[in-house]
Amino acid sequence: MGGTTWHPASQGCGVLLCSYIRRMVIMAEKMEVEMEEKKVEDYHESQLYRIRHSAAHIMAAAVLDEFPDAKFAIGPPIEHGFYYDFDLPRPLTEDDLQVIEKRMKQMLRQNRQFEYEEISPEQAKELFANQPYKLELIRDILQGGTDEYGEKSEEAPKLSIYKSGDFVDLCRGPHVDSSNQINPKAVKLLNVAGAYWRGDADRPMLQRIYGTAWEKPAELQEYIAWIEEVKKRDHRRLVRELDLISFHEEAGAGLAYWHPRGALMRKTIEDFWRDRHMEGGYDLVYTPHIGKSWLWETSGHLDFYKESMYSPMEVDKMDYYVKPMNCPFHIMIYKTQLRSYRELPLRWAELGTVYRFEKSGVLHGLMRVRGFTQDDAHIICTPNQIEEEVLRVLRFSLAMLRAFGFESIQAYLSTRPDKAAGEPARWEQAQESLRRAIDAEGLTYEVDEGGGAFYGPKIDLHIKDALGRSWQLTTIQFDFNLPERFDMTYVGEDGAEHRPYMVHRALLGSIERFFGILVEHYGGAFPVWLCPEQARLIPIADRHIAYAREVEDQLRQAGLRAKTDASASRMGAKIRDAQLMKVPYMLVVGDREAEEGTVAVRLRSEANLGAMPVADFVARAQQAIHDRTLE
RNA sequence: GCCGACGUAGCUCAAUCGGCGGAGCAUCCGCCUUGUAAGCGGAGGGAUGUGGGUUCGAUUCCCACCGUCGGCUCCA
Repeated sequence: MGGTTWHPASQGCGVLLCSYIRRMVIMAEKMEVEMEEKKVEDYHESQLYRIRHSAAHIMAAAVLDEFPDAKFAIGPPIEHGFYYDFDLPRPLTEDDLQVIEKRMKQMLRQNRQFEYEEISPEQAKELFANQPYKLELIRDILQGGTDEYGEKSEEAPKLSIYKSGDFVDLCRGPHVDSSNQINPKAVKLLNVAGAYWRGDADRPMLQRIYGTAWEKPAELQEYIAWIEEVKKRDHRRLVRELDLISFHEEAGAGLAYWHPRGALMRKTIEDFWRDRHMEGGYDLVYTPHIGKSWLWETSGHLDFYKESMYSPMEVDKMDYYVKPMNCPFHIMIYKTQLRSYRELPLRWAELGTVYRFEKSGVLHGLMRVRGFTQDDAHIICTPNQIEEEVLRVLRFSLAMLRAFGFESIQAYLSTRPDKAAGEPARWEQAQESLRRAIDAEGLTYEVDEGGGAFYGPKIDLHIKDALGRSWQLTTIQFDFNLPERFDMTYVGEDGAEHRPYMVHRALLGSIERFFGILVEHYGGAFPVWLCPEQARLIPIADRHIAYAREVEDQLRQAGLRAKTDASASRMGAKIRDAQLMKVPYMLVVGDREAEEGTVAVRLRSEANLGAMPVADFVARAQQAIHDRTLE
């Protein structure tokens, strides 16, 4: 094994970061440190948690002032703030939010005490007689079911309330002692959104107000700046501005169109992916986009996945379905021959484009689409190959993610749910192999007991982007179901037929979503190797265009993606255009450069490197490409 | 799918109370021949998302649909 660390030089982001990227990395690190600290002291025990929880109560009090008939649901602290769900007689507007925020801040200044009190079930029911949601919570708490946060409560049922001013809420706390511990200048209401009571689509739709609260006003400002940066990096804006991808409502929601620049990046990603797979012992396959109902009946998708599949199309009086997954097709290839244990493991990879019906409300740029390309592969092996295959695929995944600049990786192991297909012994073996692989790679991980799919345990890998947000990319997933359904077998040493193990895995998830994450991670300023245009020749006057084209040609011969800006604009405008397109190298050529056979190199970080021979520039750029750095 | 908001030129946004839809950028055409983030001038560009309704008259008010956004839900 081994050989899965590609280009060790590509550690971190390099030194010549654009200033704003550097700022954001620092901020993300800071937030990460903040998160780590929170973990250490336990966010739930922290003062910040009390502040947010208490701010939620005060907000509810302010809402009650505006809407005396308001019904209250729950109002917990969350990652960067808090929310509270209400049932109100009319929809809230932006103006309402401002009024509520103002009222809330007045209340915060009133030095309201938060007083804890335990009450009897009878008192509780009387106190909240007009609050149906609270009554439901009381009932559930008494039944030892779920608590205010919808989490399972194991403690003996105990009801408590918190009073602040004349506002009383069913709550287990903790809270600040007094509202003067909350700085009104560090509190802000953010937005209103719909939310189902207890997240259940069959229950009433409530109005949720999101707010944020911090210990110091400066932290609030920092958080607002972070939100601004998130907006600035929104891939939906950037893919348009950088002329990478578009969507067309007339032609269908959730379907991405790759423009030449985006397509070039995609090709770069896919070429890299294929090359690494070939090196890594995978074989490539291609399979059709549609399949007859037999295939989906056999796989079981028509039973349990139909709501995500598009309606069938009739061909020769038979139903054909567009594929939502590639696995059944790979299995068809497997079954073309009698397989021997000697040819296992088989590792078949495909950039397979699938279509899944997603409800209109969940579509979101490239992150959630209706047609996408999975970087899929299936590993088919014998029981005693499991251990090595799992470790191998995990290492491969980590190398892949790191190659794209994601260094912070967290693993999640999901184990056998109550209802599961396949023999428990196989589950056990599979889970252990996953666990040992994670340990062998020294990853920290969390276990989601019973969180696996019914057909097998899995490892998910989440990365953290430059803004400190985490995204699930890789999934490595055992399947004990499909080999049974398709009756996959191999002939063992003993001459008898055996059932192989099958592992699905996608490393990047889908090319579309991964691309969106890359765009946001780098804010559109990609590492040089991924840039659709790596260098732009900027002739100062028209008489320099010929030399610029000559250099452009040399760069192309050297394998660089270069273009000449022969527009009528002035140099300053050309530089501005190139900056906005985040081209890493701007090569200014005028009389001096043409004379000396050089290029004046400007980086998008705004560093001006001065003139250098073309060959020197090529060497520099090739180094950056090889190292996969930003420059 | 559900709740709410939104939809005006390729992009970002104007348009008073329901009274002849504008600007900047971009595009095109000229002039300028430029040394590190926007040179100057001119022109073209719109069924105001789609379909109905109210009205003498609808970008504006009402309804439905499509799409987008903030969430919820779902996620083999």
